[in-house]
Formats: sequence, structure tokens, C-alpha cells
Amino acid sequence: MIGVMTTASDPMPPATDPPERIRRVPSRLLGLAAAQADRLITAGLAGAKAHRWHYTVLASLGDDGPASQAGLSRRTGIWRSDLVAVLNELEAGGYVLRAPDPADRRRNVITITEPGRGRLTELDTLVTALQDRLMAPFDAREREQLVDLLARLVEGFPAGGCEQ
Amino acid sequence: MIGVMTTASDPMPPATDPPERIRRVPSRLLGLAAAQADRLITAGLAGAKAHRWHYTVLASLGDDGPASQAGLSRRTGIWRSDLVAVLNELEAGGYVLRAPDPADRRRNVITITEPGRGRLTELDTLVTALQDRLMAPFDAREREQLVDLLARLVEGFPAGGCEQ
DNA sequence: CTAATTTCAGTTTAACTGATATCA
DNA sequence: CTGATATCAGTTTAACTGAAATTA
Repeated sequence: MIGVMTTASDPMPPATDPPERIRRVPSRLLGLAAAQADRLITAGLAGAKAHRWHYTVLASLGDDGPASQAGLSRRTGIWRSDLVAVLNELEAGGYVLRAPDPADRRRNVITITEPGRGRLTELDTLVTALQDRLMAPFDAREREQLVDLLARLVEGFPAGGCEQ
Repeated sequence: MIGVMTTASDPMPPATDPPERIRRVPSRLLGLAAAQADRLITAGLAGAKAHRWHYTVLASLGDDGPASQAGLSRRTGIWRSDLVAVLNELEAGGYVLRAPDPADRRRNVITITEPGRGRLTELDTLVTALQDRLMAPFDAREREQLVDLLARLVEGFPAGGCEQ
């Protein structure tokens, strides 16, 4: 390992000592908390060679049954265009089946396979553990409180956009 | 207005009817809530031809005094490389002064101007109103609860990254 | 020499848009 | 014809990386 060793000091993910008037602004805290959560979950799923969208799709198929791609998009909030690649990957892994719908030949019927159910269980365990790490600072009552408040906040704005 | 009018049906920001097991996952709710907040704040600030980062920087300068760019980066959590453009814009608007530091010629000293203070007040009023819209579903006690929980969540993970 | 600063130029990634071919 | 579907190709944007030039 020789390399150039120019400065190498800087990457420096900037920490925060924000002005008082900003510190407790809800949108800021939501952004920071969501970013933290995202890092944690994304990194955890990456360790299992998975993606948030894979988990979401498998969960939807496993819990609510087969669907067309557009139906899956509506159920999960993942864009139809983005679903194509996700389903390619899940299909390649043998986790879902993608068959033309005989009743409507525009559609594919996507079905979870047995290996897919196994994968879902595995990812579900992982995600639960990750959520637990995320919620580590809170006791059970506080966790419920936070989830309730966030759910109400999200309900208040129907059909937001994506963001798993 | 003639246009081609091909299909025009589809843009379709996907709504959500997620599987039960996903509905109350904290990281998902955080992501959705943060996205909502982000849209609201970004759109609101855009209406005043401003950016979240402009507000953050003006607030830091107004509340905690002048700073070098690296210092500002540390204070606000905005990357030094991204600060350059933000300060260019604020400087062009006459909201900040950027002067070489006589004590350390590597540095620029960034100072808020009087017009900058006016702008900060204006943006502050706007942001407060937007937060109020965001928190509309909640009463005062619930707002405090949510902010407290989020603050503790964020504290638990020191030096996360950016995300205003 | 190492280390900090400003700046620029570039990458990565999720989210999103638009259009095409196919079929109801 | 309109409208839904699967797919592809592309844009936008914040977040992030790397490095050069300058000065401590």
C-alpha cells in the first residue's frame, strides 16, 4: 500500500451545534431522526444483501397475497418504474414468481414463493431487531407514543409520496 | 396550448396501503413524516425564494455570531463544499458579508448584515408558520412530546450526518 | 513536514418524469 | 377512442467524496 497520501484528513461528516432557535424545530428533528433510521436500516439490510424495497414487496405479497405490478405499486407506494428492477432481483433470487395474468394480458401476477416466505421471515427478524436498536433510548410506552404520534402525522397528509 | 396529449394519465404519486406488519414500523413512519415535513418546508421556503440551508446559515450567524466557513459547517452540519454555493447566494443577496480573516488568511469571516437580519426574521416567521401547519394535528402537549422524543432519538446517535 | 481552510469538480442514490408498446 | 399496464430511459436533488491551492 503506497498511495499518494495527499491530505486524507477531511472526509469529516459534519456534526451539529445548531443555533438554539433551530434545535427543536419539528421538521429538522424529523429529518435527522429519519436519516438516522435510514442509515441503520439500510446498512442492516445491506448486511443481508437486501434492500428496503425487497422487504416491503415481500411483506405485501406475503400478507396481502399476489398482485399485479401496478397493484403492488399502489399497495407499497413504490413507483411502478422502480418496481421493475426490484421484481427482477426478487425473481432472480427465486423469491417471487412473475407470470402473465390470463384474465388480463397486460398484467403480470406476482406471487411470493416458498423461498420467498423464508426470506421474508428472515428479513422480518432482521428488521425487527434493527427497529429495536433504533428505539433503544425508549421504553415500551414511549415507543408506542412515538409511533402513535408519527402515524397521526402521516395520516394527516394523505398520499404523500414514497419514502419507505 | 395545443401539445401532444399522449396519455397524460400516469404521473400518479403512489399512495400507500401497506401490509399490516409494516404500518407501524418506526423507521417507515419516520421516513414518511420526514418526507412530508420536507415537502412542506421546502415548498414554503421556495415561495419566499429561499432554501432550508439559507435559513439555517442565517440563523447560525444571527444567533451565534460570525464564523469561518468551516466553523459554520461545524455549527450547522452543512458540508463545507456545499456551503460555498449557499454563501455565494446569501452574499449576492446582501444578507452576509464574506471577508478574509486578518488573523488567519486561510479563513473567511462570514458576518450577517442588517438586511440579513431582516431576512432571517422574515424566514423565521415563515418557518414558524410552516411548522405550525405541520403540527396541526397535535395539541401543545403532544407537540412537546413529539419534539422531546425526536430530540432524544437524535441525541442517541451523535454526529449523524446532514439533513436539515 | 502535518493540518486546516476554501473551493471545485465529481459521484451516488432515491425519487420522480416521460414516453413507448401492448392490451382492455 | 380512452385508460391501464409493464418497461425503459432519463432527470433532479441532496448528500457525500476527493483533491487542488493556500496558509498555519
